[in-house]
Amino acid sequence: MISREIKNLETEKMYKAKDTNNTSIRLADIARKANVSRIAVSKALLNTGGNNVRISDATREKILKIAESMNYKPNMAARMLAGKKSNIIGALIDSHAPLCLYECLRMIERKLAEKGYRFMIAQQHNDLGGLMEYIDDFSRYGVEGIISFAHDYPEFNEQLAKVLRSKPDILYIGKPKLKNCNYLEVDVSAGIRKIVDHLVRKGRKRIGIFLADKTTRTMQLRYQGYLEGLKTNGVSLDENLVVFNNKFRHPSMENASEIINILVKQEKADAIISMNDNYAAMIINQLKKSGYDVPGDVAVTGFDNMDFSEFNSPSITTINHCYDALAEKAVNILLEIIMDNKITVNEVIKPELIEREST
Amino acid sequence: MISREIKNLETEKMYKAKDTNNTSIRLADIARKANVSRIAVSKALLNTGGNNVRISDATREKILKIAESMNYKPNMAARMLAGKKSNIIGALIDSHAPLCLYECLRMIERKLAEKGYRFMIAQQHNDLGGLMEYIDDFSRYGVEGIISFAHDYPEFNEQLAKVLRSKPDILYIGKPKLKNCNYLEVDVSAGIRKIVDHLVRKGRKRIGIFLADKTTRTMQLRYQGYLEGLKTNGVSLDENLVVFNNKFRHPSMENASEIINILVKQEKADAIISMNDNYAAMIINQLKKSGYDVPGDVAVTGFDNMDFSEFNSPSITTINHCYDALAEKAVNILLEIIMDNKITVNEVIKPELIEREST
DNA sequence: ATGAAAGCGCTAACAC
DNA sequence: GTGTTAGCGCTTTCAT
Repeated sequence: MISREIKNLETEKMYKAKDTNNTSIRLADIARKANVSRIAVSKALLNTGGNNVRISDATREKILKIAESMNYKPNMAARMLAGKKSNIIGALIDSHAPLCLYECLRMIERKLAEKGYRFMIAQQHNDLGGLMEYIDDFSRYGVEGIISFAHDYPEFNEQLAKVLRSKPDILYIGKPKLKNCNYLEVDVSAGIRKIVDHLVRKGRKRIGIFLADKTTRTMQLRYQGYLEGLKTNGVSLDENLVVFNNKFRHPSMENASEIINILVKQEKADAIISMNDNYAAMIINQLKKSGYDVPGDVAVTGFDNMDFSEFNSPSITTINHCYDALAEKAVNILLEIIMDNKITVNEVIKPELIEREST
Repeated sequence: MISREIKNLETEKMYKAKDTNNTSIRLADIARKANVSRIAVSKALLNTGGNNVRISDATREKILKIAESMNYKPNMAARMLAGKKSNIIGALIDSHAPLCLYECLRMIERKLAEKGYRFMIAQQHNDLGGLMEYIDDFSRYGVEGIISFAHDYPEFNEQLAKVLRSKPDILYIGKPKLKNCNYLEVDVSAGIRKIVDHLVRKGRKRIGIFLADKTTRTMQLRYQGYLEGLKTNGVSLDENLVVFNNKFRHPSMENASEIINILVKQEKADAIISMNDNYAAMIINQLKKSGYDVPGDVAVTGFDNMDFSEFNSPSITTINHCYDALAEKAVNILLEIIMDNKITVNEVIKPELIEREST
């Protein structure tokens, strides 16, 4: 009796809703048109409803056809609210990151799309509060997992632990200052070692390097790779060939000149290891303007393998990040973590040396 | 009587739910803890509930404090389901687009974030079906508006109209083959005119141009700008100085050589208008290798103002897209459209010439 | 100023 | 096989 009343009420309201709400087709609309229950439609379209809900092939056919004709689009908010997955993955990016990082993001989006996920991005710069807010925000939207590219700041230490315990799961790209988390890292150190090996092989005796600071991990890894590279090649460290300066973080012609002054003019370096391809190109051009031959007098290496590095003159010897491999692994690992959140994954990708004319 | 029963049932279930569902704090949890109704909480936190819902300052204070302490994060799915905005904006990008486009996307994300919106991206390439599927998908997720960068294909003609009538609203970047839609466009034509003006001013007599095809809009605009530029400068068109070839779509050294062979060696061009900075850099370097002086023998211009264009040697005269202006306008316009969907906006951004050494 | 009740669109458990 | 019912977390209208 009660149920009957409620049902009538419901039906009435449904019709009313249909009239006012001119936007989208609902499951119930299809059910009504197909003259079946909503569960049947749900089952036919999305195979939900548990195992004891079955429908005949004929019914399924009919429902599918009608849904198609009505251009039915399930409402994700409703599905999520009813406990289903959102199929959204989020990315946190440093808004000052070099553009080449977006090459990686683009690939990540592609991989995710293949697996039926949507991709949400958020950017910030050196702001732990902001980072945590974004993570909260992602969680509000039901984001299932996060790929972070925005945590390599000296200031981000164990406070990050607060972030760690949060849902959704996070895969950090580049090891964060944090115990017991999932991360995937490009072995920057190995990249620099390969460069040192290569330069030594080419007969360079005074290999210089410049770095922005000792506090961010990517810089530390470069320095470490440099030291290890020298060591395995039996070259002793000359500290004058290592220049640290925070302002080098942002490439500029002035910086390039300063680096040349110190390393080449003053310290007589015959090779310069640049922290990225932009710097390499600038240094090469400044050297040429100052009458040096590259690689005759000074060899120069880059890092990132940007588009232009291939057609610079001379073309630039550099390290390829293997972003496609990174993207593929990142997506696979993150999805694994989401499925079975007990696992902890720490993986490393070896980048490769690309030999070109600048060495 | 009935309502009483239902209420008891509800309360019981709520507690049960709280025990099983260990994930997130709900509005009701705060209400219970603060010993107020859910509406009061809703009002305090989000100022919802209409005008006839009021709470005392003391109550508000108390609620806010408790929400804070419990780290309450409203569930967007529930809010959306209850009819609120999603605050999500989507972008459609061509997965083969040059990386510099992501510079623009990054800015768009920043602007959107400032206004409290989240950003979802989807990529595809030359696939109208795919494009429409993404739009449907965005709509499933409650995306409020879409910025499209992925519609400039010769194949995408009036079929796009099907897309037009869809919700969410779409702002096209670059005029689509579609009547009566919202678009924002960089005036590529004006950019090329500025280049022609500049080259003529520099005394160039035989200005060559190469283009990929006559069917995509960006190419048509370039060609149009070239013709207009010649006309206003009183230079008559020599069709041999215009080279169309579909394969030029993807920059390569071979293409650069071919272009030099045709335009410089064969047609004796003293200036080459490249379709982007990548090509310009390649052509400059190939010219130098073949013994030409740039800009002495041949001037070369680019388009896009990439990072490296400034420190190439010679640095590259190019056109700056003004992506920041584009991003700002795109966001403002889209949000306007969302608010009042009756408006139709067609705006154009004038790019600027950047004079450097290559001319 | 607060409470009660219904509903957003969908899923799931259970009864028939 | 199909129908019934309750509930996800939130908002809103109406009543008090």
